[in-house]
Amino acid sequence: MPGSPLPAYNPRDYPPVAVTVDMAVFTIHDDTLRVLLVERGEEPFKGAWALPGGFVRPDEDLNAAAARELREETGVTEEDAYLEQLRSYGSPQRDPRMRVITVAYWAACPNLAPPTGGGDAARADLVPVSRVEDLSIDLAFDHTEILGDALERLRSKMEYTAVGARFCRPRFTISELRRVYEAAWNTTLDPGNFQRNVRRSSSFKKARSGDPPRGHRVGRPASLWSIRGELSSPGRPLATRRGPRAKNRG
Amino acid sequence: MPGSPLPAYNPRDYPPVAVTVDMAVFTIHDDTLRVLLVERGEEPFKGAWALPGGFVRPDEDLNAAAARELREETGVTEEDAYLEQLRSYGSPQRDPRMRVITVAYWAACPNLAPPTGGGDAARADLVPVSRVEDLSIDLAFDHTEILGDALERLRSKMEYTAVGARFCRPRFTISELRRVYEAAWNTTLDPGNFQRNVRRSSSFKKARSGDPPRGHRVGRPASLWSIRGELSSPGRPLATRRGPRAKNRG
DNA sequence: CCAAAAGTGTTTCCTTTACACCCATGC
DNA sequence: GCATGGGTGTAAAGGAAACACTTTTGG
Repeated sequence: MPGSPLPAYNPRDYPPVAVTVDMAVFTIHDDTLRVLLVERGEEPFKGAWALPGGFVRPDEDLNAAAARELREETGVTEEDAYLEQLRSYGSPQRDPRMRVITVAYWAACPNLAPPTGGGDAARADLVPVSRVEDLSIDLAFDHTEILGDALERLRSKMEYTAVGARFCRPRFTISELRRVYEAAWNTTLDPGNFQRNVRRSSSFKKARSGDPPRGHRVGRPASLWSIRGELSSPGRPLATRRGPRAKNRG
Repeated sequence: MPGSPLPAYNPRDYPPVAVTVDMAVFTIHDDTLRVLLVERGEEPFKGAWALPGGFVRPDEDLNAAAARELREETGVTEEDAYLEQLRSYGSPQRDPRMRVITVAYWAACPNLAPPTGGGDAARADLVPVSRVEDLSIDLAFDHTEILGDALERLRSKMEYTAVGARFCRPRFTISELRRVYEAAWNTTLDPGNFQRNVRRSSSFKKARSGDPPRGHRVGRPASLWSIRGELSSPGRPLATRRGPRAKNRG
């Protein structure tokens, strides 16, 4: 029973709608999962932290707008990061100035450098996500909700894909990757089991070691690994996500 | 290193953007997973099949627009169906008339009646999804891609949540639910194991049988079940999705 | 030699799978 | 009784978790 014969709704007769892209850029720094936040320079929410974002240009695909936004905010290009659409948020009251519908994205970036306030540019910082999750930081607009959804997606996607490796440099050791998982899930993982799972997984391949692993200090040197193929493919889990695990080793 | 000091981009200086909701409404009829399609009455793609959709009104939340669209197209209200946002699609060329960004939704509806062309209204039909998946039907715009993404989400979500039960009436038997899974995944499942998994799952509860299961003809009468609580919670899998399984029982 | 991290082996436990079998009803 | 679908039992196979143990390096 298809719809009532409604008088044609013409969007040009109504107030304009703006479409923006808001982005949660994640990175791992100091063994801590962090997100890039910018301080708002104008009302509304002047002075509050917000996710970076901007308008979708008339000629741009949504993914292109997100990639441009990522590049503008971090200097990181699309190839160096993982970028994925999350979902859209469009409550009529989410921006008091006009109707804004935002398409949220999230990104996983290898070791971003902390911005260290570039001077006249808007203040930006890499904030530990725990500070937002425990509500000690309140984000502008509905960005707390967006960040929560992005975190859930990131953590769950790490379970069945190789996306965690996008937080590492192109060549990485298995324990570097393990520390990524431990930071993102806030847990500790058995090194032996994790080792085996990475080696068994079809998502990784051993790299012919040329450059030695940077930052190696003591112990047997680790072999280097890289991502094989597309990381969307859902292989075996590298580890299973649980509640924070008690540390049970020295 | 936050962005270049760009000249403020003002969306009001540019051609308008329209935001629509397009929806894949799934149901199961004749033990076949089907999707509601409407025939386009005007250019572009006049005469082609398309997903139902419409503009988001100025005062509407995205979810509200999707719920309204569902009600207009099927008469089904939000409580009787499962409705979830999929993601947004916004290629600049996806509609030749103007820039249209669409927020895609999908819905799981209990036994919809086939529309049987209501006369003057636009033609609509419940089409087996296999007809789109094997490309014997080509959808308008990018709706083939949207439907593919929606199918992937539906099938994967059925694995860990109780969403499959939303294809059944409020009270259902375990084998009715099993036939839903078999239709959606195009496979056969072991009745005994499926039985056990439903009973073990915390997502279902046995209903005090009042009304006998409709359509029962022969064999031991089945008990009736209903959904317990929110079905987003990811419990044990009711079955694991594999490729089409060989029928191995009479 | 010792410390430390990389990497392997092994045991235990739990889940899944296949399938045999019993139960309750209509005819 | 017997056909039919509902529902339970169970043994074998597979995978995950815990942890002991070996390997390879620097000092």
